[in-house]
Amino acid sequence: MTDTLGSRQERKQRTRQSLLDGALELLADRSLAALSLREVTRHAGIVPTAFYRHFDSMADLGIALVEESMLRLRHMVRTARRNLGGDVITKTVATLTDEVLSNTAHYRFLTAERYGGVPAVRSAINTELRLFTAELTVDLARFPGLRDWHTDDLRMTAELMVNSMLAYVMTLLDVDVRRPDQVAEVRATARKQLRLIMLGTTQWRPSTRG
Amino acid sequence: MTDTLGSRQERKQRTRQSLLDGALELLADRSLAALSLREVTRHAGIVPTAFYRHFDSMADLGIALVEESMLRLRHMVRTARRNLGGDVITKTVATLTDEVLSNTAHYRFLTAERYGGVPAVRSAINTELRLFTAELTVDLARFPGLRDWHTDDLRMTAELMVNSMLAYVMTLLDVDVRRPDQVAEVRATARKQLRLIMLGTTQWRPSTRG
DNA sequence: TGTACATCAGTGAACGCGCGTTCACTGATGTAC
DNA sequence: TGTACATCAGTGAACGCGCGTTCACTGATGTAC
Repeated sequence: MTDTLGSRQERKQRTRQSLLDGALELLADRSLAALSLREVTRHAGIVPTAFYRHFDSMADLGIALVEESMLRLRHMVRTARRNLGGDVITKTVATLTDEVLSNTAHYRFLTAERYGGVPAVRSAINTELRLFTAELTVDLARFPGLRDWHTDDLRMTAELMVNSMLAYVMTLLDVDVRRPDQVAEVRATARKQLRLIMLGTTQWRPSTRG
Repeated sequence: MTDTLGSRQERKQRTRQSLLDGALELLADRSLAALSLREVTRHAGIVPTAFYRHFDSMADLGIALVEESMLRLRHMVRTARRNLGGDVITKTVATLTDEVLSNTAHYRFLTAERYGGVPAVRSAINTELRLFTAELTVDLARFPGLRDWHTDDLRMTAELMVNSMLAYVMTLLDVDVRRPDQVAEVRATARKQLRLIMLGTTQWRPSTRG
């Protein structure tokens, strides 16, 4: 090994990252369950056995990808939360659209593996999404008009919003990005759907049971 | 072959069906991309090469499973449409819940492969779901209060409902069915979410643009 | 600064295994006369 | 009803291939003195 510059630790970290990046790239048209360890190492330019210096298994690598992807998502939300003035819905959908289109691989991975075939990865994604929904629930509680809502109803609403936006993400990823008209169309639909949900909350009677 | 009774054609049909049934059973904890042709034939009690008498490839079998699953879904909706009087939302969620819980394998397959790794299957599911949403759009157009809506807005609403109900199906499939309290909880949330959407439609201004 | 030793990321050969697909076949069922 | 031939669902041997994982190794980097 006369790789490049950096300490041994730094070079190890770099190899680990190229395993993650390569795997994500290969996952563009495949599911994790259909991706082999050998393919990932070949793509990263190391020998198959060296994989084990970085991950216990492909599922382990998958979980690392979940963490990496969810970090992006959280970071986006934190940024979005900072400049919310004006039309919240339009801004939210715009931020989400930009984020997804500039990190398609991560979001394709998240949405595909959410109900995919590797139990440990699936479970990691759903745990993270539950935390994410909980954060949105807290955000919603601060909205005028929702301040006196039951937590249950807030959570139900947050869940509906998260699921709708994830459905939007999936649709967006299937659209041909070279067709801006199609992007605009699914984007308009996403905005309308959020608007419809918000309109629903103005009519919600907290006493309504199930 | 001294199988059992029936014409040659009938016995062929029976083998085909046992390939489909066996595959669906094996897909309980795996994605289609991770299921091998040999496994399916082994489970159906035939030799691997005989597979090709029935399907061109595993993707082809997957598409047959999509058709079978979507038939169930359509049949359920047709039944539900017939006795709609009373609380439409409660009845709809009840029918859907019963249907999903008594055909878990089909619905697990549909939801998992919708964004799964086999392009042809994924595309077949999305085509079917688009038709399904179009049917719901027509149903919605007949609702009092929605009669003068634009088709675009009706489609947007139908899509939101279908996506929410599919998210419910996925959640329901992950719940331990021996915990009736948990089933009741996710079911109540599904009902509330549909109710919230319906309440939103009462406030929707058709002039609202995206 | 120089030396001796420890660490450890990456190597390369080897393994046994299940895979999809080919091919020529068998023998029960179906059909024509 | 009986015979001769065609059809075709399922068989079984064989193939080459990529897979995950084991193991003993190498040699550059890091550390102790």
